[in-house]
Amino acid sequence: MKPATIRDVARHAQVSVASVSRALNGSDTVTEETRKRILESAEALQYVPHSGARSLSTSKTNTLGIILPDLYGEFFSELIRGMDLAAREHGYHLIVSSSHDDADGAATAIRSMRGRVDGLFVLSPQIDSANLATAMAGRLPVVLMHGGAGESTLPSIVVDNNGGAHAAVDHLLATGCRSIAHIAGPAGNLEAEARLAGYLEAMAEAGLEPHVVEGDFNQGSGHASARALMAASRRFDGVFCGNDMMAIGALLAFQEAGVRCPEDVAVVGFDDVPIAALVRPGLTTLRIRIAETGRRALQRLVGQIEAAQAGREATASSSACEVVRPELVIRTSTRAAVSTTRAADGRPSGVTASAQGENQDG
Amino acid sequence: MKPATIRDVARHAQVSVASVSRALNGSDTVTEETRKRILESAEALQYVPHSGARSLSTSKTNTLGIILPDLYGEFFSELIRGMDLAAREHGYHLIVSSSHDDADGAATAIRSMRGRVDGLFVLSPQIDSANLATAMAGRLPVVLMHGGAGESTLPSIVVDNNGGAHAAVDHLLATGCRSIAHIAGPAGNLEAEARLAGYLEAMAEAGLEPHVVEGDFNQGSGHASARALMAASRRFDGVFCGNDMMAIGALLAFQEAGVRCPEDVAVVGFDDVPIAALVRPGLTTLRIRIAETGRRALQRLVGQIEAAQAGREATASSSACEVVRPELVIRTSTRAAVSTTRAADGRPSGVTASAQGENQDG
DNA sequence: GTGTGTCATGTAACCGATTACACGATTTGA
DNA sequence: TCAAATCGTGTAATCGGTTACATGACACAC
Repeated sequence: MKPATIRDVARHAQVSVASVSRALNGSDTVTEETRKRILESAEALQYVPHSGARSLSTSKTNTLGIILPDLYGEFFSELIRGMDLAAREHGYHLIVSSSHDDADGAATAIRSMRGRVDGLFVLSPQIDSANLATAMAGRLPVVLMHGGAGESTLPSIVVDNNGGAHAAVDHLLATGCRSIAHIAGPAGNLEAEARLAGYLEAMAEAGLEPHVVEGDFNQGSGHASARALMAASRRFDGVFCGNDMMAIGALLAFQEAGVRCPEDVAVVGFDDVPIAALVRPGLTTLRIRIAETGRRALQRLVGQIEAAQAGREATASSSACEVVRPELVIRTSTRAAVSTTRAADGRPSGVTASAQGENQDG
Repeated sequence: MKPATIRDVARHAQVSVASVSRALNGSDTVTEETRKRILESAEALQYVPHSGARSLSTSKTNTLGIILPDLYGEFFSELIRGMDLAAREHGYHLIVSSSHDDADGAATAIRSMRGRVDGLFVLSPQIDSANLATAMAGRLPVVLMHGGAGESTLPSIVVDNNGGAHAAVDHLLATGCRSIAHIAGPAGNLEAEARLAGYLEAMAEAGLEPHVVEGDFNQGSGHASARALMAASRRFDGVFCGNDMMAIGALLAFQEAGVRCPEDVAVVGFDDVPIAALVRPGLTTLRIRIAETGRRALQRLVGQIEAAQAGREATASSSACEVVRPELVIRTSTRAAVSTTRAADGRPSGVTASAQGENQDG
């Protein structure tokens, strides 16, 4: 039995298709009485509007696409959560396409979404803007959400990786560290590179010699890099890691080697993944409010779409790059700030002291 | 500038719309030469077929929907990953709708997807089948993926929570535990209830007295429940937790209380979330191959859709319930099997010994 | 040369919604 | 009392594809 169409409903309610359409959508002008009859008929026939037909005549799909890279389990499910909640409020659906580990794959995914979405989120830390522009040539509204997107002229939301790295180094300095090493993320990953750059700048500002070993954002490489640091002749009393997973690997390596944290070496991560609060010592890190960021990104994109509909050109604000500032979460993998600064200037703004026993959804 | 339509392409290539359609889709019968000309025109005009129009005439959307509950960050991103990869192979897109914490919300989400998807995955540990059937009354192909779905007549893929719980208890018994407690998940959650039931059965089979405290699947409740266990007069030498997060909370509580694991108390979790391999001691748990399960679910749904298209009725196999068996992963939160069994019968099938330093994507 | 079969291509109906416009009924104002 | 405005409803064009069927070209056989 084929699904009911708007004509079936019209016949059943003894009205025209126009009235049915009006009754079901915005209530242009339909008598309360006929509307009631139509709704009853629709209910009786279990009528569901055909979204394809609708999008054909309105040239709107009420659907947004998300292009995701391959990595980062927790990060993305949280992001999608935030986006989806906001999307529902605005009457949009979300199409995801995940696991694009290279620019080509992402470009293909973008193409395959053209024609079925009203707008697109692109999270692809590797894709270069030129490539993207090519894939996009259809004037689909887009919001970029990958590191370094600020350089592009497209609207974007980015994490202030550089500033976060600064904050990490500053915190280590404030707690008395003087020889701070950095376990960097993979070369070519824009997020990793921004964090590295922030580290180098902060060290330079402090007049300290930087000390970098490379990792790949995985826990195993954090472990290996920490061992490499210990094996080297150079002393260090603090480590800033490119992300939390590497920091956790480093914590384990120190623990195995009998190096105490934070007494001998203080450790700072980046991202505040749920595990960070659960390991011992609790990992001091930079928190990104992921779901909220997703929500903001969605509102941004919807704003663009509506502007485009209204025929307006992109306004200055809509093409701007919005920055999400990570927030330092102090746990026990770093010491308390040394006494000289503690009394005088208090905590820098945006800093959260986090208890050991905090809960995380399972 | 409006996007090009098939008629624009036809005009540009000096052929009819039918030829364009044929050239772009299955190659019914078009001269190699005209096909080439058409493809060039399409390229030149940056033609993208309007998916709405296509789905209107073919009554296919090439899109599948996923209804997700609110919980379980890592679990779902991994599941979607597996599904998405398989979906791309089959030429489908994925629409997600997350964060449905009650049956009503899920039913609403299902309704809002009708008409825009060819099939649906429903993961909603709380939704009851009657409610679902109501929401579904449109004969949309569905695959259920929540605990207890086996009771329904709809096709489903479920985790063998009961069997997994059995395996956990058996493992604890094999390693010498005799007083095994269970920290249960929230009442009303079908997964939690199946795990509890499996625990109770296994204990009864072993002739042991069960000992249950309730948790809510979060890490904090595992911590609290472990403290409650220690405060009670009753002795215990093993704990099977309803999921990994609660197990990790329990591990911390024991550690804080000076109770050694696994020497004093052995702990087993469920799910094998990435953290499980990273905490110390490494958590023995039941692994679910999430991405692979997602892939299988997708193939299942696509099979159903194709069968429905071909006019066939649901075959016996298509409405069956497929079971995913969790796999015991032994880490250091439990002892090695006691010597009497160790030499003789080796490891039970499906058991994986996991090294401490294993990597996880960050 | 005519009939027939094959094959590439074109014509036009259709999918199911939205919506501009038309229409008739009723109300309103002079 | 009649013109104009208002309002609910209907008619039909339209969106952009797909595809059944028609058409016309050409090859081959008789």
